Amino acid sequence: MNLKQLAKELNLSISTISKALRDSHEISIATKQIVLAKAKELNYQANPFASSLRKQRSKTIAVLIPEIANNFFALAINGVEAIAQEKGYHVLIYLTHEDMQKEIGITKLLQNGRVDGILLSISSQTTDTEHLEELRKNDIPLVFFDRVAEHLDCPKVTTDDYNSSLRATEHLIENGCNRIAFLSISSTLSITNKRMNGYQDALKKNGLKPDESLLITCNTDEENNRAIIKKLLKRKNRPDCIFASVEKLAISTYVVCNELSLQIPEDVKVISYSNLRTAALLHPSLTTITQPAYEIGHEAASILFKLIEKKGFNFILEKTVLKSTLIERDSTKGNKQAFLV
Amino acid sequence: MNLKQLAKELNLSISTISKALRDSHEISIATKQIVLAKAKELNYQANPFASSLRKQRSKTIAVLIPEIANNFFALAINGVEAIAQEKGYHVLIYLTHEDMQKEIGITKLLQNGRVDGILLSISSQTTDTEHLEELRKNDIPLVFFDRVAEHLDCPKVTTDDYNSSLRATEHLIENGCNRIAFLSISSTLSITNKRMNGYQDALKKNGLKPDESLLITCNTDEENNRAIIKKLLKRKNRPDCIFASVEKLAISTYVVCNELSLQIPEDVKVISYSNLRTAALLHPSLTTITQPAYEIGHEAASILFKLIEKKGFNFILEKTVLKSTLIERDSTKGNKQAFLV
DNA sequence: TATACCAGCGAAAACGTTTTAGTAAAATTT
DNA sequence: AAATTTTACTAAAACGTTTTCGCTGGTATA
Repeated sequence: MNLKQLAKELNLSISTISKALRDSHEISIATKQIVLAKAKELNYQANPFASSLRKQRSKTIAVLIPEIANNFFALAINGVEAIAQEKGYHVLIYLTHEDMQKEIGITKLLQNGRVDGILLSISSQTTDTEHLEELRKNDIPLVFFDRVAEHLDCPKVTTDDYNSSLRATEHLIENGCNRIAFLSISSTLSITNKRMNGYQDALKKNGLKPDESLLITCNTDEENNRAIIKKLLKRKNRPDCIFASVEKLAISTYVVCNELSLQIPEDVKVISYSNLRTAALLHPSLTTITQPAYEIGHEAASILFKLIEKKGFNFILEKTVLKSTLIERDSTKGNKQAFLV
Repeated sequence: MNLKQLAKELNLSISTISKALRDSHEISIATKQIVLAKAKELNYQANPFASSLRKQRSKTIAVLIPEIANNFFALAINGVEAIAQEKGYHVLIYLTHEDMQKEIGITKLLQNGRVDGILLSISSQTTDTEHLEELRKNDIPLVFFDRVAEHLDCPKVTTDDYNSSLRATEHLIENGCNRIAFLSISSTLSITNKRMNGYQDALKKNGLKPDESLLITCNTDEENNRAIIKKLLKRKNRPDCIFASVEKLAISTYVVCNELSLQIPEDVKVISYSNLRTAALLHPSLTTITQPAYEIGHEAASILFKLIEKKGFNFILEKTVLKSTLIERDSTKGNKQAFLV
């Protein structure tokens, strides 16, 4: 069923049908009603490719993320979807699997107008941002969320990584930690840097001197990460706390502690950025810095749609910063409190 | 950059360029090389809408699922994405939020050729499948995964719900349970029925008589579910075990047990279908029936692409059944074993 | 009464591809 | 050498919209 057939049915021209369907003032109300009725009856739906081709708009956005089996990103997508649905937009998902080459490949794919805009969270292995600048050059609306490319002038939606990390570290210090190891999955990621800065400044502020050997860079291979963490926890003067800058490293830490029969929080405390729904049910319950993941996705998508709708006004350079919340649980309980339990 | 411009650059016709780019035998090798080189130089990419319009193919599939912040579905998407990427296909994600009306709306949206095929896991609130039959009528390749519409003749990829549930229930009985409550999120879902049948048959097989009052239907409202579970666990002769047919109900059960200070597994045991990565780290560790979620997505997508590629051969009615694995952990430890610990 | 205007519709171009149906020239066959 | 086929290319139609422009008959304006 297309316009031509509808036109024939109704003895009207294609253009009249088209205009009637989009409620043009050029068409009489009577005609519009007839057309609408027939279109409904015959279950007419405009061909999206013809429309997109003609209008140079896809009504589609892309979400480009490192992985999807990840509570944070899944929740973020949820936020994106909510607003996309509201706007009648479609959502394409692309996964980089933390691989820069894949990220490059996908961004190349998206240069041809398939999407009206892109939401992007950078892969941990991405060291070079030429492919992202190319998107900017081609005037494809682009909004970063969570993991951003600092120097690119695109809107960015993040959380208060520095502050939340500083606050979290102070929480650890308050609970008696003075050898806190900081775990990250990449040394180049924006979130790694900001969180590490917060951590380091908290140490300084509290008279603790940062120890380079406690800054541990893991990667995407879980087995390898567990080995790294195990080595860390087997050091003769092992850290008294592990600050995991991403959730999966906290999980690995728990597993390793189990293997080494280390008690959390007595032998080593653990804190993590995390959106784990089961954080409170872990053994012991995990103290988390929880990002408003849904809201991040929602906000990023809102900004993207602003960019899309006011194309040309690409100078929106908002940096939106949402607040994470520190949820104190047993994994960081100080010794004093622990004895009371 | 489009064919017309490329053609002008090279003093060739549009059709020559088009054919050269798709390696047609009608074009000489020399010309092809020139065209390829120029296309690369000028960073030419075919307009996907023009292509789709002309070829009546979108190179896109849709994944329609109840929710995304759900380990099972996130992993399944991962599997889908792997093969889609391999085939050069794009993946649209749509969420029904367990709402039949949304599901209907989305399926209507997908009738207009936007996608070449659909992967679908039915919403728990879906009672009527007319909208799905409509997809079939319009010859849109459709593959169900996990939550299927039993009576529709589409390929279906599921797990051995009946058997795994039977096996799990026997595991519970072996560990001393004889009043096992069965929790579901919907009474109409295919997985609910099959899992419940497995559960019931295991009871009968072992001389336990099924108790209707232990079949609990929850819904999508977590707060409400906790209330239901709390009421269940406060009964004067409360069940000695909770069999959660989906992950989120197990989590709610854990929360409620905490609130009621019920010890798992001593006071009540818990088992659940789940893809929780932290199942082993919970307090106590959760016995799970774990579905091969990634493989389900991967397999469903493979079948979908078979359908797409051999359009017309829509009589592929494969029912693929993958095996879940029972992972015994502490939450179902029998009293005997518990004493040994 | 002549002029301007407007409401309501249709014709046709345009979006960028793919593909069918050619067409010359070259190569091959008879 | 004539007839046929093959090679390498082009012109143009088609996919289904949207949108610009033009047309007609009628109404308002001067």
